[in-house]
Parts: sequence; C-alpha cells; structure tokens
Amino acid sequence: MMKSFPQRQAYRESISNVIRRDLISGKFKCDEPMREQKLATRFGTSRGPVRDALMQLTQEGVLVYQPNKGVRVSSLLTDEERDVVVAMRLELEKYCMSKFVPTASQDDLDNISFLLERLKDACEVASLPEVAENDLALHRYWVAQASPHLESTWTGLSVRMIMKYSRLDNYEQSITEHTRIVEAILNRDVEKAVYFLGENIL
Amino acid sequence: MMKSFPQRQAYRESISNVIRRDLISGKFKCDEPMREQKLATRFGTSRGPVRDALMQLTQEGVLVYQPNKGVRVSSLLTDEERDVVVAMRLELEKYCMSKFVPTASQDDLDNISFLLERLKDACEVASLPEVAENDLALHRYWVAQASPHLESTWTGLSVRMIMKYSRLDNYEQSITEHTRIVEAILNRDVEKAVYFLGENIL
DNA sequence: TATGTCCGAATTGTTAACAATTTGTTTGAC
DNA sequence: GTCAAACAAATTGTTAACAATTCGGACATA
Repeated sequence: MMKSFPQRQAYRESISNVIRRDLISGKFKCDEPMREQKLATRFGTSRGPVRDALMQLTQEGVLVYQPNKGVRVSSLLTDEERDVVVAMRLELEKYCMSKFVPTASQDDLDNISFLLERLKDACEVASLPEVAENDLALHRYWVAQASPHLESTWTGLSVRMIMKYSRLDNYEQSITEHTRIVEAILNRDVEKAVYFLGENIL
Repeated sequence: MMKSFPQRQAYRESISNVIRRDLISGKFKCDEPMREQKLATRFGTSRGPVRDALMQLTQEGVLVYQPNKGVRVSSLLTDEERDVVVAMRLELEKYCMSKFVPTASQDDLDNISFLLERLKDACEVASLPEVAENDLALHRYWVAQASPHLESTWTGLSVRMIMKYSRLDNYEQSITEHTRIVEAILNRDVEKAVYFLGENIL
C-alpha cells in the first residue's frame, strides 16, 4: 500500500526506525552510549547493519559520534535551537504543502485520509510513541510526495523537534489540528492548509 | 590548529570529505553510480569505511540510495527547492551568527580572520573547488561554535545549495561579501554581520 | 588517602570472505 | 530478427574474525 517498498533490504532502515522510535519515546537516557553488540543481538544481526543504522541517526542529529567511543544519545536542543529548527521545518513543509495540494491524486487524498484515521486511533489509545509515529507519518506523506529530495532533511528536523518538547501529549488538540489540515487538503485549499500547518508546527 | 581533532579515526570523515569535494567540483555526473570497490581501492581501504562515507553523504542528500543497487549521485534540486534550502540555511546561520558574535573569544576572531585570508588566497588562484571548500569552512566556523547540535544539518543544506548553482565563481564578489561579514564580526556588530550574511547566502 | 601505572576486559575499527541480488550476455525457440 | 530463459559476471549485503583503542580496577608508592 502506498509505498512501493524496495523489496528486502529492510535491515538498515528498519533498525534505525526502531531505534528512532525508542529515542522519541524516551527509552534511552541522555548521553547514554549505544552499544553495538547489544543492539546487534537484540535485532538478531551482526554489528554491521547496526553500525549503519547508528550512523544514519547520527547524521540526523539525534545521536552523536565520538571516534573510538561509539555513539551516544545527543543532548537535547536548547529552547533557542528548537525555535530555529521549528522555523526551518515550517519553511520546508509549507513549501511541500503548497506543492502537494494542487497536484495530489485521488490516491494521495485517500492515503492522507487513511493516515489521519490511524493518527486518530493512536490518539484514542493515548500511546505517545504511537501518536508520534503516526503524526510523523502523516506529515512525511506530503513532504515525500512534494519533494523526495528533502525528505531526509525533514526527518532530522522533525525528530529532533519532537524529542526536545512534544506537544503531542495533548491528544485532543492533535486530532483537531490535523483534521483541519487534512480537510483543507481534501478541499484543495492551499491557503488554509498552509495556515493550519503553521498552527500545528510549533 | 583550532580543531582539537579526535586523534585517528580519519577514515570515515576524511573519505566523505574527499568525495563531497569531488561532488561539489562536479567530478561525477548526475545519477552516476558510486562503486564501492572502486572507491575502496582509491582510498586504500576496504569497502567498510567507504560504505560509511557513502551512507553519510546519502543522509546529507547529495547521494541517493537504492537497496541492492548502491548509491548514485543525487539529481539536482529544482529552483524552488533551492530557494527553500537557502531560506532554511539562512535561518540557521543568522541564529548562529547572532549567537556567535557577542560571545566570540579572541581566538575565535583570529581563526575567523585566518579563514578569511585562506578564502581570499583561493579566490586569487581562482580554483572553484578550493574556493568552495574555504567558503564553507569559514561559514562552518560560526555554525559549529554557536551550535554544534546543528552543524550536520547545516552541512547538508550548504552542500546541496552550492551544488545546484554556485555563485562562488564570482571571486571578486565573494571576497568583498565575506570581508564585510568578518569586519562586522570583528567589530562585534551583530546587526551588520547578520545583514551581510543575508546578502551572501542566496 | 591520594595518585599514578599497569594489566585485563570491554568496545570500537577494519578487513576479507561469503551470501544474495542485480545486471549483462549468450543461447535457443519461434 | 525478436523475444525469453538461462547462465555468467559484477555489485551489494552480511557476517565473523582480528586489530586497535578505550575503560576500569588492582596494585604499588608516596
């Protein structure tokens, strides 16, 4: 569905996805070192793919690397840095949204609706990691559709923004905000979509 | 000098630096696949470190990865995408500059002056790759000092911005623009520094 | 107690070999 | 000649072993 997945080669991506999820849900303490062997056994692979995943997350900024010492969880952004990241992400997503809305196919609209429903479900259950994942999945959709070039940049910004301080724990608000955005998209109303996006990303 | 280099462990970083430089100077065609073994022999290592470097550049966005097919040179940004990237980079650097100028030590100022001189030298020689490298090195200085958290984000934005369309081939202009910026920094004039930065990054 | 040195364990860095996948070419039927 | 299947070569993905570095504690000394 939706993503014509490049068959196989899940390792690198899927491992980093799981770790990223753990990081978002606060499963690791700050500055905690990530041991390669430990993770390798956890994922049932050798250290190679784990190293790949760790390096990827390092480049995203959620982990930091020190030669011969491995990677550890990055310290959180300062409030000021977070503001900058928010502004950058908003700049990026506004562009993607204004590009996406006029050109979205019916399939796209269906997928958006579907992702919104999944987000709502997660909010009902009130499971923060689930909410975060579905929130990002929804936003990622229009980013990836409008500008695959910038998807990886977007991921780094978004994850770090969420890790610093998450507004996602207000589930009611998250639902209404995203419902508004999606409704605007379905109505092909770029103005509103971008506006509500600005109210959601902060 | 200046960078307390993490002893050893040059491989990963230095390889990606060389490749990045080659990419900026247009040594590879667009969509050209990067063969691991070829690069490995070139750098005198095994494929491991090369894979690390390639993945890092992939995360920066200058290379794209396809499972079981390796990485190839990423297609260039569209004009619109470049505008967005420019805006994001400017947002980021303005913050760093306003943070850096008031708190810069004498050493910092010396280093900035030194980096400016090197940039001028490169402009004299009129070697585009050299100019690009020194241009980035100068900008990187205040970014890394003000916000190490965001350095990797900055690198990705800057490299892709330069690759799409480089204003650097106007060497005269590059010198004057950067001289103005550095002078403002030396005078602790945040206003001017940020202003001239805005004139330089576009 | 405080300090410094040495040694062993734990961890990361690198390599080469092997497995799996993709790609290119030849072969053969029609 | 065209197309498709089968085979061969090239390339990527993964693994385990080995090398180099870092970390922690025991021990000796002042």
